[in-house]
Amino acid sequence: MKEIAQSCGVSVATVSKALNGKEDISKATRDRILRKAEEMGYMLNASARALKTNRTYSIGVLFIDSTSAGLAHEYFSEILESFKNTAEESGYDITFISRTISGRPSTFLKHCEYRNFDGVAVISADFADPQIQELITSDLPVVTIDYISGCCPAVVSDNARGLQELVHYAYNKGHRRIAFMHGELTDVTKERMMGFYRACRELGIEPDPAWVTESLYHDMELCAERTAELIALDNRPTCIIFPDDYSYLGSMKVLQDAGLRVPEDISAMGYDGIRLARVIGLTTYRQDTETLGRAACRRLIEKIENPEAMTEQTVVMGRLIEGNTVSTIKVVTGE
Amino acid sequence: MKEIAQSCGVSVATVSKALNGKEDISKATRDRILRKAEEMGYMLNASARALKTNRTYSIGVLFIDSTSAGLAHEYFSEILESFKNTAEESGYDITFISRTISGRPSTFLKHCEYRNFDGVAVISADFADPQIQELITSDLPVVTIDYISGCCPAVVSDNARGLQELVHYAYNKGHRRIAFMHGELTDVTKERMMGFYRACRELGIEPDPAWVTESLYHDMELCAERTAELIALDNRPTCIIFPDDYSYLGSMKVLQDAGLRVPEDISAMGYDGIRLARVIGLTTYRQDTETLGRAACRRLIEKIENPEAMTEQTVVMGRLIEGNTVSTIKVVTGE
DNA sequence: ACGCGCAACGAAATCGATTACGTAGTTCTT
DNA sequence: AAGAACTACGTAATCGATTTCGTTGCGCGT
Repeated sequence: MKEIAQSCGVSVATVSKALNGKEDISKATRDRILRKAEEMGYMLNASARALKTNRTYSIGVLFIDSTSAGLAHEYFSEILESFKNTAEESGYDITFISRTISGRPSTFLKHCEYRNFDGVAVISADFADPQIQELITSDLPVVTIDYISGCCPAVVSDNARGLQELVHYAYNKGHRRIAFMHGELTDVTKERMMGFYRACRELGIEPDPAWVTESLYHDMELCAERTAELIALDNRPTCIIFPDDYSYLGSMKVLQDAGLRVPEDISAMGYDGIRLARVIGLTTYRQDTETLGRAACRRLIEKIENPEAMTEQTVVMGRLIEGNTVSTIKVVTGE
Repeated sequence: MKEIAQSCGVSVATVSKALNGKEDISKATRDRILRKAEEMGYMLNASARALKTNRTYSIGVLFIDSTSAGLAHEYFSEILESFKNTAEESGYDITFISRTISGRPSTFLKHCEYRNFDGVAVISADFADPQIQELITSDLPVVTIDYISGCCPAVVSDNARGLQELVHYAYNKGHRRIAFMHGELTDVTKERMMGFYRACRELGIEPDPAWVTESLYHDMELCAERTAELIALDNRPTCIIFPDDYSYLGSMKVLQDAGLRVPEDISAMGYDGIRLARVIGLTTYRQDTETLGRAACRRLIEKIENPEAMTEQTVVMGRLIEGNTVSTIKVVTGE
């Protein structure tokens, strides 16, 4: 900037104003400065600007996953991708949050303070972790995804409704013995269980407790085990709702080995609606990751630009995707 | 820092030295300062430090994917995850590179200069893009993954060997009519084709040109089409190598509809070795994403800390994973 | 001719840290 | 005891931009 100032015969202050499009400058000199800056290949310095303005235009993203898979879940990576694109449009860059500062151990919050993030998004994390609690209850603008903390804006998927729709769908196809294999007991899972039981009540069916079983999200091996248990039951369910699309894949071999064809002998439904599900024709409930990521980013930026704003929460609707893994059963009246 | 200095009765310079563990300070005052800093909840400011030292300890990552899937490929997200972890250990944070600066369009290179990244990693990108060429030929330390540019260190998977191994494996199982459906013609693909043809030469088999066909990576629909074409051939291959594990999934339905069982009627092999492949028992070649990400990060940091260093290239070996999708065929001697 | 208002620009402080260099005090030499 | 050699610390410049608060010059009304 100094060089530009010299070679244009003005002060650095003037250059700064020209570059930032302030009013306080004549069109002639502005053009001169901009042209000069261009031809000198000038690039302003984010650190200096941040130091002075106390704004970095960068957002920290926390993407810790207890199952170690990290970014590997399509659900999360899709949300991240959408979040990233939205942030980009609004002029923010995104950086991963870690527990380290220049190589030595620290806390999430310290790391954010060190980097001066304007805001923070927390996704899919282990919200029981005290460090995460410290982070989301801090003064920084924070948005949480799939978790409602009360103290910061949250964006959540319509988990209860999702399960409700799946159950209704199966019911309408004639199913009465519907099993629900759920993931580990997170808030998301609890929502889904609520949806499941609510739908059952609405429809007047009572699930055998043995049909509601716990697995882990994205754990194909465990899901295979649970599936084996389910189909070994005397009152075997006619339809299984799996924790997610991936899990269903884990069960496929088990079903096949047991001589059960899908959907002729047993029906199956997934959750998430990853690309794969569409290809193999799995009936599932698609979570709208694109909207989730975008909404989360919007909420966060609102919070950044207006910290006093209400900390509302946003529910993003998904939709059922009909495949061919649920059969139509004739309902025997009077049963 | 000023506050600490005041309340400890020393100058800010002394505080800085204490905080950075310089020698030029007595143990007594250092301890006093560190204790004070701790109790005041002091956190040093990355922007100020960066401004002064010209080092940000952050790396830019370029993850553009022509197929729009972005992070959604397990292969890429695994590499990213590993890269991220390695960077973290070494004290670097990672930020996504975009084409925008504070919301207005720009170039990748400009964005990196603006953010003062210490280095840049380019993965899976469309290397034909002039902006990417500009970036990797710039003065910044750059590492490329799965692409060899000559001007910067590169980390690549052993694509040629991977295909070679797959062909040998099939051959040893008795297969002589081996088809290779490859992805779009990138450098990676060319390597794989080389490996394929080399293996055929080594083994003295000559693939029908119709067996070598082009699809797209991760495009299940297109793969399904290509598969249909392959199995409609008069001299149908006995084994198909698919562009990747995902693609194989796309073909499953086609094979099934044609009444072809895997592996009894036709054999199949994938590429990548994603989790899913292991579960469904697909024989495939696993790329070592963990090592790829780690090696890339290491190379980059070496380059950052010693820009004059040789720009070597690193090849990361994968390994064949035996599933149950390749049958054993009795070889008719004299054929 | 005088004063007023406005447009255009500059001087200098500021953000928070780092560091070359200077200085005072202490210990060691011979 | 005088100078050398350290030790421990402070001064002040510096990084690159932003911003406040002037100042200057000019046109215009009366």
